[in-house]
Amino acid sequence: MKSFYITTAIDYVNGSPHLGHAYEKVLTDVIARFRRQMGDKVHFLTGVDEHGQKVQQSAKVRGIPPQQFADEVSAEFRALLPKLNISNDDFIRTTEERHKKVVRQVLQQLFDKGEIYKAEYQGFYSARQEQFLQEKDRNPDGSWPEIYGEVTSIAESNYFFKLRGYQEWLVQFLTKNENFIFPRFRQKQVMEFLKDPLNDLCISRPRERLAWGIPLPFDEDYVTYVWFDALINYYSAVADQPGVWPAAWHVIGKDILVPPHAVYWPIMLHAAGLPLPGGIIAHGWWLQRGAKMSKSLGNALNPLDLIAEFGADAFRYFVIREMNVGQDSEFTREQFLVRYNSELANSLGNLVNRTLNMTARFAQGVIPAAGLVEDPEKELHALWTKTRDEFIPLCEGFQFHTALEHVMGFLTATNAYIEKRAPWKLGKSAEPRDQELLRTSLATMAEALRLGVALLEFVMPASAAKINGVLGYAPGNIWKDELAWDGRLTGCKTAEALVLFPRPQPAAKPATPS
RNA sequence: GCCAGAGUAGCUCAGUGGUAGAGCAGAGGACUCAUAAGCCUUUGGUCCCCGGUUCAAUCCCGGGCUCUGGCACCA
Repeated sequence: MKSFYITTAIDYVNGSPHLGHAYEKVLTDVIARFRRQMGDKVHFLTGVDEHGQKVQQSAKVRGIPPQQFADEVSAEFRALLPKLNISNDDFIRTTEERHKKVVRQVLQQLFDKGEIYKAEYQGFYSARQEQFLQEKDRNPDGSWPEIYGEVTSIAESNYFFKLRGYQEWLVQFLTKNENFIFPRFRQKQVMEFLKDPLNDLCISRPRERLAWGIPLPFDEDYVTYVWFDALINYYSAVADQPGVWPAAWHVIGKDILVPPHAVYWPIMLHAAGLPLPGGIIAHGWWLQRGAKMSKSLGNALNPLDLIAEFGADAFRYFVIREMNVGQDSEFTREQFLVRYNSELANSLGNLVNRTLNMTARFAQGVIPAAGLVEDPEKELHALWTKTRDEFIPLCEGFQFHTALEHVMGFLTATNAYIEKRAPWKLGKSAEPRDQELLRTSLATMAEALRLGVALLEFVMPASAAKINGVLGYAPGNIWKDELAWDGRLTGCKTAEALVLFPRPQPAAKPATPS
């Protein structure tokens, strides 16, 4: 069995989870579930980043220890996972001993190799904000903004990691592995970034300035800062599990691609003599009217509200159906409702409902065998074959939105097939041929529904289980075996009709100016 | 400023060197198993602008405009 290790970024616990966090979990989960059904041995990691200055400050404001603060916010992130039906195998917190141990090991190893050195750093420091400032933090007239208070030029000794020496190696690596970063155009941005010389990376903070971190193993007066702490989680979580590392993919937001994941991380691994991951998927942002969704803009839409209202599957379906992985997308309640109503309620939900109704009414709730294969059946069979054959390559290329579009096309064709056969008319006829056609059409629509659902399962696992249940069907363990059009539903006893995706409101008629 | 991505029907987007497509929304129709759902038909477009190459450009080249993102030891 092929090993497939996949990770999300770890979330920084200085704020509550929002839509972007939820999307990244769902996207990674969809990939993980897809690989599992393809037969891979999947290991799926997510987690939280708990160290650092902001956590220390926030805890101080609340008058509680940083660990307690981290515990509280981490619990929020962790609670999100079951609500989204995320199938992660592990959850890592950077304050866990297993993580700290590996971080210190890697640091010590690099220090022993001479990859880390101590040097004096000269910069402008804001005592009020407890941070060094950049040139770009200045006002246009050269002064420092009021929020920084008094700014002084000070010198501080810190430890640096020798990034610069690996720049040429990284350029060559990326040139040879042109699919390392998905989508491909982002890799070009990395190459562009690497045209300028790299500076070595400052990886420490004096403990008196930042106590909430992992002490350097070779100098306990310092803690390691940000990237050696955060990035190593991907490795530390599985360091004691042979055969898992390297990761197949790291799924991250585009904001942390360059430089941390595309530059620091490969170089850190290479310098430490560890294998590199298969690649990095950088997804886009959810926007509202073109602006990034964020709390400060007051436009943050709480995904938990939508999940509570419509269920995890509807949320999962929307984000995967709507967003082309790597690009940005709009997220509004209106757009969510359009997809929900037209695709989940009207196309899929109604198909489930009418199939169950007709099977109950015209076949006493037992799915009959298909006796005939004429043009309408042949056309639907052919569309199924096409849909199925295109589906897997699309998913392998992360084109989930297109894959789902095709599945919807197949469900629409199934609805059209039902209109063509009109079982409600056949049911009124006693002619043997009409009765045969009735059985055939009932069997065909049920089979088409079963197959369509098999393709939706990794996006909407709960709904898929429910639909299989009301069809009286229990899928086997091997997903690919489920994709054959055959008569396996014959004799299955269906449940009473149900409304799977209730419409929240009657179709709104927008006022049309006359 | 530099680099990257993008500008196509009301909306979201696909697409090709030969005067453009899908879904949704809108309009009309026949039906009734069904969640006022489903099905059939259908109205919408100077394919950002200006030049150039070509028999022919929305798609190729040059210039311009607009939007979005990145530009390091700040998540």
